[in-house]
Amino acid sequence: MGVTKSDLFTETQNELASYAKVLAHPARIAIIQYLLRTNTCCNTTLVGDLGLAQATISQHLRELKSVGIIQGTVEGVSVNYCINPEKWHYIKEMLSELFDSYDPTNCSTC
Amino acid sequence: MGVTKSDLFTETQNELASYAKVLAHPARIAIIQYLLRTNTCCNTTLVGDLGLAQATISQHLRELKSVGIIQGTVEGVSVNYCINPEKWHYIKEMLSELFDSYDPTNCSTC
DNA sequence: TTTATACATCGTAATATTGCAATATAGTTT
DNA sequence: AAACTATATTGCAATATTACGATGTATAAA
Repeated sequence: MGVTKSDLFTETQNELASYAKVLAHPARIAIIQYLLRTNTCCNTTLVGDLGLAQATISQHLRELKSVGIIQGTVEGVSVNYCINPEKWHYIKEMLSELFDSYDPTNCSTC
Repeated sequence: MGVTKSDLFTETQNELASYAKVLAHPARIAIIQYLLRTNTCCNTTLVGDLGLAQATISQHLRELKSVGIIQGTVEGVSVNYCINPEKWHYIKEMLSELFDSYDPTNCSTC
């Protein structure tokens, strides 16, 4: 159906999935990596850097912004985007909790 | 178009995105969390636990298996799935590298 | 005030994902 | 062999995502 049955899952499961979803596109990974290098960027810069149309970049930026992983500040005509430190840390912690909770020695079958 | 322009991006970017994609659904997070608790599971157990149809669970298991995050061993009639330790560690490292490479003090605009 | 620049939004086409019933496959039991 | 159990696969409908041209909006420069 293309529609996820969110009500079957816990809030944490839906939350984790939504953070993963925003990272689930190479363009958005590229935008984030660009921000990690340069700390700040705007739409036009990314259009030149990534090779996608302006409307497409704008859409990816909106998705990143909608989950709070980046934030934008209007600077005259352009908008400066940068990583949201608190949210970054929060997502990092959630993912760490998931990945650290695995103990390979527990499994006998593999 | 619904089609990602993978050729515009680096191998790492595409790889990271594909790992994120497999985590980008609450059912697959739930399956992983189930495996983290119990170490092993099979299709039928998950059908009872998650409340999705057998075919749907099977499809999610296949996606998790296709990126290598889980592995399945045939055990008579049923298949025992468990986390792939090497791949788990590998994905964990890739995500850590990404998330650890951010230094909030570098940003002046936010 | 006109023109230019930067960005967002709308509309749309192509493709991908989600979910499940129905069916196929394969081992197990009787 | 026939019936049963567990899982995979197929086919399909509903919805979501990706990409971009066209257009709207808002600030800056001329």
